[in-house]
Order: sequence, then C-alpha cells, then structure tokens
Amino acid sequence: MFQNLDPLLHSQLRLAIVSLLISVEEAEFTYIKEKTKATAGNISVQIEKLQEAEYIKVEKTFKGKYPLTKCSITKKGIKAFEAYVKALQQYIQPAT
Amino acid sequence: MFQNLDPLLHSQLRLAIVSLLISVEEAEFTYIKEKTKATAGNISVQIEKLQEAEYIKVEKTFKGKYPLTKCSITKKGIKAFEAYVKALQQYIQPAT
DNA sequence: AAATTTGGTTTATATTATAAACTTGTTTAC
DNA sequence: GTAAACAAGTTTATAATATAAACCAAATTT
Repeated sequence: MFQNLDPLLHSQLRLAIVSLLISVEEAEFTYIKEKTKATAGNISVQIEKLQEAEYIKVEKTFKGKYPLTKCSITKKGIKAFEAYVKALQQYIQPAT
Repeated sequence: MFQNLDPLLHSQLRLAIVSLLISVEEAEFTYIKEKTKATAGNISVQIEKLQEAEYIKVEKTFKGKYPLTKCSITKKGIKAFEAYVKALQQYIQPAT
C-alpha cells in the first residue's frame, strides 16, 4: 500500500537541492544557497550525503581566486527522484 | 521558491496515517497498523503527535473487553495536509 | 496455572537535521 | 602594511526525530 520513501530524498533540503538540479544541468553552491535559503553548513552536509549516494556529482574548481563548487545530478539521482515522486503519490493522492 | 514542508507531516509514518484518515472517516489503531506495516509503538507515538497538533482526533473506547482506539482527521488536519501537498508540488513538479 | 494474544504505552537508542563555530584565502579600510 | 570584513565553504556540537525494544494490563487459550 505505502511504498517506503527513500530517506535520502525525504528531507526538505536534500529534496530541494535535487529538485533544483533536476531542471538545471549544473548549479553552483551559492546558487543553491540562494534558492534554498538554507545555511551553508547545512547545504554542505546534505550535498555530501547526496554525493556519497551518487545522486549528484560535485566538482570543486575556482572562480578566479575563490573556490567554486559545482553540482549536477546523475542518472542514479534522476531515477531515485522519479521513484521517490512515484512512491509519494500513494501518500498524497486523494482516496484509494 | 521552496515553501517549508510542515515537519509534522513530512514524516513517512505520520503522512501515511493522515493519508489513510483523509479517505476513511474513522480508523482503528489495528487498521492503521495493518495498512502501514509499522510497529505499534511507532504508531502510538506518531498518533499522539498528530493529536497534540490537533490534526487528528483520538477516541479510546472498548470493543467488547479489549481496548479500541479510533482515529479521525480534523478540519485542521485536512487543511494542513492540503497545504503540505501544495508545498510539496514545488519540489516534485518538473522544471520551473 | 502457565503461556500466548490483544491492544496498546513507555523508554532507550540510533539517525537526522541544523546551526554555530571554524578554516583558508581575499579584499577593503585605516 | 596590517587589522577588519568578506567569500566560500567545512567541521563539529547540539537539538530534534524516528524507530524498535521492552514493558503493561487484561483476556484467552492450552
């Protein structure tokens, strides 16, 4: 009846990050920070978890002299997101 | 961009419970247990939280000699659920 | 009358989310 | 030229959550 919801995605911030990356090809750390309004520390932690699970790819480079972190979604991430949304429908769709 | 997700509903088990109650007028503890496959302890705790928030109403009676706990959703619960689903759309709807 | 079952509740623990504090380097103000 | 403020993060500590294990009271079965 109720499929399990992938705990990695069932987190407001991680879901927001993946949601952003789904539609954007690539995003900088600061962009994610602006869009999600979350603290840098929180984002840093959640990005690492998503990366460990290989839901996203993280590339650390430099923009001029400052560090620049770019994130993008992986195939695995897209699949996981789609499965999560599908599972979620069972919870939020009205009636049986 | 991303509205906050009501933490009370953003929990697999509590969401499942509310989801059940939305479409069923009234449900017994054991029914919830069967449908969610969760442990009784976990359900007990989560029901109490939902009740504290006045998202659900809990009525303790007896079925013959055994205790019987009946739950039903409140107006507040319905509203919260609807708001949660609406907020969630922003996360799971593809593209901007 | 001991063991098992029903219908839960309480408590302990493991996991999470989150913010605060810290780091490394850069730019600006004095 | 050096102290203060800023950029872009990371690490660590704490608070909140989810969850299961242990427990309880009464009823039933063996």
